[in-house]
Amino acid sequence: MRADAVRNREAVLAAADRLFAAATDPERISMDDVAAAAGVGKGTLFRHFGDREGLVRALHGIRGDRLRTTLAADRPDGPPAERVLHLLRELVRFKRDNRVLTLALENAGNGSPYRAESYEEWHTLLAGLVSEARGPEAADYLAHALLAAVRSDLVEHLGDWSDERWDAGLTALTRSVLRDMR
Amino acid sequence: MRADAVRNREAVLAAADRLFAAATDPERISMDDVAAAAGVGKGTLFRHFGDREGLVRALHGIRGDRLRTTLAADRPDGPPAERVLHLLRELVRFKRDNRVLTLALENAGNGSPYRAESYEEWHTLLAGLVSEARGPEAADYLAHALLAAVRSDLVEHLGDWSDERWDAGLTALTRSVLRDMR
DNA sequence: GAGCTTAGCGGACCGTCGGTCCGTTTGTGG
DNA sequence: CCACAAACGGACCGACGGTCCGCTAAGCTC
Repeated sequence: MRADAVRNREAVLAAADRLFAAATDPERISMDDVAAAAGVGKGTLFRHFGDREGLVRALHGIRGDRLRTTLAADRPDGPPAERVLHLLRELVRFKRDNRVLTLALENAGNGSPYRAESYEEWHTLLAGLVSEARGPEAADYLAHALLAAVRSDLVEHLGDWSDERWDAGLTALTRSVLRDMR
Repeated sequence: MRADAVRNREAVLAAADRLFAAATDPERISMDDVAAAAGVGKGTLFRHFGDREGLVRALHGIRGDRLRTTLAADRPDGPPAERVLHLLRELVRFKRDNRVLTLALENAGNGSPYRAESYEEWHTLLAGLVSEARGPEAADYLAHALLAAVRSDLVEHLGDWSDERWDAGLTALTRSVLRDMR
């Protein structure tokens, strides 16, 4: 990979990250804006990331790594319910901290949330925990339901909820769903 | 209201309904398409419905009325859990029957699912039932979570699930969440 | 039924956006 | 240092949502 290519790629990511962090509405950030902010031509932008979604995915991937790191760092070893609750809490925190970016990712249209690489990952993890807690029956769907309960636009809709309120909600949901009822 | 205005409004709704019913991707239906299919000028289209979202909302409203009627017709009088399950089942059925239209409504961007008039309605109803079943604590959030579990793009994502599989999932979720744990 | 008023019409037009194309520049291996 | 390909960048394109305004005809008045 040529040196300038690397440099430009980095510049684009940095600029885009800055723009998404500062914006209030993902749709207000055009690809031209990103290119301009990165001091790069539009062609370069599209050659590196394919299309808008590609760029957003790349950004999300980077931020997501930090989340995964955080999560790996202090993973609670308690019962499944505790681990699920912990994960959901972190997901909500992540989506609040990266509002515009996650909105851009999950609202790109055409079932976009489900096309993110990370979705599969969280879903598998959750399904396992659910299964561990209450048996395999419907664990798959319940994992989807849990993830749906922390979707970025719901987080957005409940914008001004305090941490406590979120916590109460997530706790109630998790405990309910993960309670063994076999 | 002038006669031709009424006629045109009707023509647009009919044409749009037809188009949405036939399409596989909401984004492939442009406002020009709708106007052309209705045999009407674009200006007329926008004067009647304001913008794209207005049109989709109008359509959804009409279809939604049928759903409400269905729901009012055979409402089960059992315990809250049964009533919630019934509602969720019907919502899923509705979203499968009106795939493209509900996708258009819920994917219009900017938290669109939460801006539909009907959302508030279902949420209030569910929150009441949840509260009745397990007390007011977090009932609000749990109702949101239940609705998130039947969001149109999740339904879409799980596209080929059989009725039985959906039923198992919804049953598990509903029973879990509505179980009194006070 | 004629005439007048105005609600309603329609389609040319506009700005924006995602994405492409291609002539030009620039990094790099030999 | 040269040659050549890789990378660049911005003019360009087609599509789309939405607006504007000159024209049409609906419907009221007398």
